[in-house]
Amino acid sequence: MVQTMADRPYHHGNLRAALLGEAERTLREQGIDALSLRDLARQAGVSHAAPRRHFADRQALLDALAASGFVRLGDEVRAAIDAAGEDYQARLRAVATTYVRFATRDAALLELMFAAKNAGPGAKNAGPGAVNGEPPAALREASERLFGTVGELIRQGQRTDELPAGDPERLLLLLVATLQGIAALTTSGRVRADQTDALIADAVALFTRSQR
Amino acid sequence: MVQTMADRPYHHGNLRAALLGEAERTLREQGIDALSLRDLARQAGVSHAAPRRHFADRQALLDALAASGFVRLGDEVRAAIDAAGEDYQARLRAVATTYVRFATRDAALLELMFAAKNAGPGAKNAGPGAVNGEPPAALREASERLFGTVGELIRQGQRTDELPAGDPERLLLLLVATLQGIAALTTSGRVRADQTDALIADAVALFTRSQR
DNA sequence: ACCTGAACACCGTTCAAGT
DNA sequence: ACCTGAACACCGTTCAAGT
Repeated sequence: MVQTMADRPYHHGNLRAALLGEAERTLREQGIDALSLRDLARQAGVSHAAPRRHFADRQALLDALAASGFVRLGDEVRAAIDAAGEDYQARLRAVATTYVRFATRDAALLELMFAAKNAGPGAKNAGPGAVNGEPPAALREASERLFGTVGELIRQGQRTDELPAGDPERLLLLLVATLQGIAALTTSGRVRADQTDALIADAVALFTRSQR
Repeated sequence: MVQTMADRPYHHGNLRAALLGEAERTLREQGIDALSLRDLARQAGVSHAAPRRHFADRQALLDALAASGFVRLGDEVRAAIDAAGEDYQARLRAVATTYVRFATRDAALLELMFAAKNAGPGAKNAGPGAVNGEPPAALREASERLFGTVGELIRQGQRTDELPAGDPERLLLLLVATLQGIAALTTSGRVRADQTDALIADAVALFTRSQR
């Protein structure tokens, strides 16, 4: 018998998905500090130990949230590119706008997505078999898909001479860094919402105009 | 009578400074999740309730850490500018390098500095007199000093035509966003340490070359 | 195969009381 | 003016046991 992983109602119905959904909502509405496994279990109507079946620990839940965040952001970015038409600057601006809008709507989630602790060295707990340094696979994959999409747009811009030549990876990192930074400044309140669009336009102009 | 806030040894000696120092070390070595008021009190040899005299709650401690982080980063940036000599690109690169180096050495602290929660709307606790939305004064001040320093460098570059003309505030935000983004990508492991310098050089080139 | 209940070792925060 | 000790209401994590 083949096992499908969706829609197999057992005690709860679909606890994993329910926990993730509720967690994303809590994250958006109340921030990461308000996110507790026990509370999530309570809202789902299960015992506080039940989530353990689906998430090894709190960090695993956070990683799953981050991964699904990358998937969603990637989808939105691809949709924005498609909707932007042929003009290259418009496409670039669409990506930037989508990115920053995501950041303002789901600030805590984006923070989670870019926290992605490498399980830093020097963990102090002397527990047995401390599994350190593992890169969560699903997260990495979802993140790379998004970077791939934007990377493709970069390469397109270089082909048509809208962007400066050079290592596309470096240009990609620089662009993502800029978007990430604008997002961080916006959500930390250092950039007002009504300044964001101007900042995005400046950034896009900087990348494209540096060509002339 | 004027009150000085430093060096007045009481029971502990100088609990506030001791707590901050230990907190900064813990933050750097073990991350924010390992930072607990009770643990700090233990290391300082006082009861778990003693910190309450100096920090209203955990967030107040974090705000103080963030403020002192801005002071230190500001000092380092000013020193780097002074040491960089006359060449404008070199000065800009010095600022960027200092910024990103700070970010890699004190990743958790920088995150704290740019978290600066605005005490988001919709707090759920029904406590009396919920003091929301207050911007921590010392933090804001220290942050603005740093921005002022970099802003001055921007204006200098515009005067000498090394940077594009236009609203210096916007250019400042864009530059800080870029640095902040490079730092975020570096500490999240998406940029390897040996790529950072190239990325900084690219960024500086983008800002200065866009002039030609 | 999935979930419960009790238990353990932690938290932050509060508050009367001490010196 | 600064700190203690007990108390309260939470956590995450573990593990035997249930269905």
